[in-house]
Amino acid sequence: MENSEFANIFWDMAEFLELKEDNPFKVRAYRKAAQNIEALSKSVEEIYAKGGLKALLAVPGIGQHIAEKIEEQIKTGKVKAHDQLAKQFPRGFLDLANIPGMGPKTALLLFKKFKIDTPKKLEKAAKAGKLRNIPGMGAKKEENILRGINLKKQSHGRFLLDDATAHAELIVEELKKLKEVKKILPCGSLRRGQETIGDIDILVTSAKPKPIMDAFVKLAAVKNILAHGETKSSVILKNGMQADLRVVPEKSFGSAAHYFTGSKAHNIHIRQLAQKKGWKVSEYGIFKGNKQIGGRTEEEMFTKFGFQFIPPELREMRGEFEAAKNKKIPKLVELKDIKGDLHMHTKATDGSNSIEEMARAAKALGYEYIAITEHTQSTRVAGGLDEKEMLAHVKKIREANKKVKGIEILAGAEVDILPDGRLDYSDEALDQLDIVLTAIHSRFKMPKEEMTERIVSAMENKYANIFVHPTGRLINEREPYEIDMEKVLQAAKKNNVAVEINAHPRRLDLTDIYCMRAKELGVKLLISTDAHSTDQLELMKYGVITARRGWLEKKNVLNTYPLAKLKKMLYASK
DNA sequence: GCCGTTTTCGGCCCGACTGTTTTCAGTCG
Repeated sequence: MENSEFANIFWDMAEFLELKEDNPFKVRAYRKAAQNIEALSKSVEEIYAKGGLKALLAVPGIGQHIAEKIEEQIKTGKVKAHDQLAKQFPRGFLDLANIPGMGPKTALLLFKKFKIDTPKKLEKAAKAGKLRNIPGMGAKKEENILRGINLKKQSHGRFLLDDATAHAELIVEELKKLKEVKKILPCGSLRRGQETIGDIDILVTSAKPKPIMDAFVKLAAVKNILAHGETKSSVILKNGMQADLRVVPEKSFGSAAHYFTGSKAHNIHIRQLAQKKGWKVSEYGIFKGNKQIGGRTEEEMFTKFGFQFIPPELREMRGEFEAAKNKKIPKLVELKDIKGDLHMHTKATDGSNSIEEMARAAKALGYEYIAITEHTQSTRVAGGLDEKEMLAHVKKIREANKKVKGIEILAGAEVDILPDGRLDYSDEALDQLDIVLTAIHSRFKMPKEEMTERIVSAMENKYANIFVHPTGRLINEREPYEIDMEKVLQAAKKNNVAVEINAHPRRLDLTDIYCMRAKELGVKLLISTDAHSTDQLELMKYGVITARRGWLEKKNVLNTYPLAKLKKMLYASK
C-alpha cells in the first residue's frame, strides 16, 4: 500500500472529527500525521516490516494511537475507527464540506436543516433560495456557495507548474508598473516549486496598499473577485486559477515572504519555536512584546533561531530544520550548473525541429553537449525508428556534430523496454549509440511485481544508461504505472544506471521524495527536458526545481558534469 | 492525538476578509 493511501485514511479521519466538532487539536494531530506520512521517502509498510510499531513511533507526528492504526491497516486491511466515523455521515459528505465557501459547520447545519448531503442537492437548494432564510446565512452567502459549486465543477485539479508560472509572471509585470509597488515576489507553492499549483500567491511591499489592491482586482486576467480588502485580495483568473495578493510594509518583507511561501507546516514549526522563546512570529515580523526584533529580511527568519538559511524548495518539514541547525543544508543544484540536455526528439520521430536546430538552440542556452534520443520501433505512435533507420539517423547526428561548432551532439535513443524486460534493439545496434535511455511506453497496466521485474531486467542490460520518465505519469491525465520504486532504485544503484527527472511540467518524475531516496542510495539522477521542439529546451528549470525539492546537489546530477567525465560515466558499465 | 533543555499534563500558530453580526463566527491560507 502506498504512503498516500495511509495518509488518506488520516486526512479523512481529520475531516470526520472536524465535522463531529471533536477536539480541534486532535483534528490537527491527524492532519499532521497524514502530512508527515506523505513526506516520507521510505514506505510506511517497509518501516513497519523492519522495525514494527517502534519504528513507526519514530516518525514525527505519529504516536501510539496512530501507529496502532497503521498496524491495524497493514494486518487487517482496515481501520475500525475510520470506518466507524465514516458510517456516521452519508457517503460523499466530505465533498460537500469541501466546496469553497462551505466548511464543516455550514455543511452540518444544512444537513440537519434540509438533509442536504451532496453537492447536487446543495446546488438545488441554493438556486431555490432556500438557504438565505437560515439564521446566520443570507443572500450573499447563498450566492457565494453557488459560486463555490461552479468553481469546483470547472477546476480540473491543480494547475501545472509552467502554466502557473506564466500567470504569476503576467500579474507581476502588470503590478510592477504601479509606482506604489516597492518589492514584489510570487510566493506559495510556486516558489517552493511544487509539481502542481493550487493558487498563485503574490507578495508586495508598499506604504500605500489601496491603489495596488484596486489595480489587482481590475486586472484584465481577472474573472471574479472573491475578496477585496485593505491589504489582502483574492481573485479567480479567467483560466480558473485563484490568485491572492498581500501587501505588507517594507519592514515586514522577510517575515511576509517566509510566511506566504510556506509550507504551512513549516511555518507552524517556526511559530512554535518563537513561542518557546517568548516571541511571536506573524507575517509582520518576529516580535518580543510589541517590539519587532526580526523579519525585515527572509534570512532573519532563520538566523534569529540559530538556523542556516533554508531554501524555499526545502520548506516541507522533511528534516530541513534539523539540517539547518547542524549547518547541513546542502548546496542545491542550480540551473546554471546544467551543462547539457540528454533527452530530446527531432523531426525524425515525433519532434518538430531538425538535429541542427536543436543543437543550435541548446548552444544558445550555454550547453556543452546534448543527446538526440529518438523513439525506437515499438513506439509506433511516435514514429519510432527501426535499427536500420536508427543507424542512418546516427550518421546524420555525426554529420550535424561536425557542422555545429561549440557543442557536442551525442547519438542516443529512447529505447523501449519490451513487456518481457528486453530492450527494443539488439546489442549490435545499441553498441552504435553514445547513450541509451530506456523507457516504458506500452502495457502500462501490468501488475506491480511484473512491471518492477520488467524495469529491473532492463537495467541489467549493460547498454542501459538512464531510465527515463520513471513512473510514466502525466499529471492530471494519467496515473503512474505501478512499480516498487525502492526495488527499482536499488537496481539502478547496482547496475550503475541513472534515473531521469523529466523536466516537462506534465511529467516531473522522478518525484521529489524519490529523488531524496535516490540520493540516499547513491543513485545518479539526470535532469532532461524530453524536448520535442527547440523552445521546450527551456523547460529545464522545472526539472531543476524538482531536483532541489529532492535535496539534490550538483554532484548527484549527471548532466552537471563536463563532457569528458560524463562520457566516462556513461561507458563505465560497457 | 502528539509532545516535552521549564511540563507525562496541559498546552497546541496567527491574522485577514466576509457576512450578518451589534461583538463575532466561519472560512481561508
